[in-house]
Amino acid sequence: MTTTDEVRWLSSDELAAWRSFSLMLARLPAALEEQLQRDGGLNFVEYHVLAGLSDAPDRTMRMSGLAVLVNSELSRLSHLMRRLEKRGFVRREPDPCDGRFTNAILTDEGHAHLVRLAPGHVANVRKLVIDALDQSRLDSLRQCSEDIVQAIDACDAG
Amino acid sequence: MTTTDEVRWLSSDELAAWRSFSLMLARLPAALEEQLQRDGGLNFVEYHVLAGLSDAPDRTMRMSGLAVLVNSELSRLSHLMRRLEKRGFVRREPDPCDGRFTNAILTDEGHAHLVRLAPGHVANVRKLVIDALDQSRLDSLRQCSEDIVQAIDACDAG
DNA sequence: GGCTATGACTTGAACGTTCATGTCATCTGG
DNA sequence: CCAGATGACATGAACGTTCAAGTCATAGCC
Repeated sequence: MTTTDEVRWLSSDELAAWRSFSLMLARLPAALEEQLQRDGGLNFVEYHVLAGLSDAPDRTMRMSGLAVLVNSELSRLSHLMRRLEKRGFVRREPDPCDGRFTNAILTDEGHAHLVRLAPGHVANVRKLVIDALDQSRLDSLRQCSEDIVQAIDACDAG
Repeated sequence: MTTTDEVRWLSSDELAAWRSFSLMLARLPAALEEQLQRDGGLNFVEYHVLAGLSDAPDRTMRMSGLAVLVNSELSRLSHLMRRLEKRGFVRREPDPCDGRFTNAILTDEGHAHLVRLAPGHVANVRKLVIDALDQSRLDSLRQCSEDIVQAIDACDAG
C-alpha cells in the first residue's frame, strides 16, 4: 500500500488538531440537519435537491445532473425523489426529447416549502460557520477544504 | 426565532467558501470510511470504539463513557457493540461493583484487529488531511473547528 | 431492420441509525 | 423495609442509504 513500512504516527499537535477537526466533522452536519429536520422535515440532501431545482431553468433538471449537483448517487437520489414526490414537492417525467432521461421538476408547493425554509437555514449556516469565523479564517477554511478535496481526488485517481 | 426578519444572504465570497467547505464535509468522511471498510470491515465509529477501548485501563470502559468518547448515543453504541461482539472483537459484562453499568471490554482478537488496521488509517488521515495542509493551515483549521463546535454548543444552550 | 451495447434510471434486500419503549439495578424518602 | 424515582442500558420498528440486479430507451453495427 505505502512505499515504506514506517508508520508516521501523529505528533501531539497534529493529534490535537485532528481531534478538534474530527469532532467538528461529526457535530456540524448533525447540527445543520437538526434545524432542517425540525423546521421543514428535510435532511441536508433533500434541501439541496429543492434548492438546486429552484435555481435551474424551468425548475427542471435531469436526475443524473441533480445527482452530481448534490454529490449523491443515482440510487439514493431515486429513493429520495420518491419521498419528495409523495409529499408533493417534486414530480418526475421522462424527457420528451430522449426517453432515457428523467426530468425532475420542482412543484409550486415544493418551491413554497423551500422559500419558507431557506431563511432559517442560511441563518443557521451563518451562526454556526460564517459568523463564527473572521474573514481570514474563513478564507483559510476554504483553502483547507479545497486542499483536502484535492487530496481525496488525487488519492482516488492514483 | 431570530430577533429580526432581515435575511442576511451569503455574499459571493461567503457562498464560495461555504460550497468548498460543504463539499469537503461530504467527501472526507466517506473517504475515511472507505479505507476502514475496505481494510478492516469497520466504520468510523466502530474503529474509534476499538481505539478508545485499547487506550483504556484493562481495555475496559463503561458503555456510557464509551458513548461520550465516540460522540454517539447509547442506543447506537448498543447495536454497534452487538455487531462487534458477534465478530469477537469485544465482550460485555455487567460491572461487578454496580450492576446498572455495563463494561465493554476489548478482546485480544479485537486488539489484534486494531493493530492491523491502525497504520493504514493513520496513513490515510495524514495523506488526506495533515500532510495536505501546511503547519499554519492546520493550526487555523483546528481553530476554525473549535470555533464552530463552540458556536454549536452556544446554540444548543441558548 | 433486427441485435447487441450502453447509459439512465428504478427497485428490493441488506444494513446501520434513530426513536420510542421496555427492563433491570440501585438509590431515596417514608 | 418497601414503593416509587432514577439512571443505564437493550430492543424492535421505522427510516434512509447502499449494493446488486433489473428495466427500458436509444445508439451503433452488421
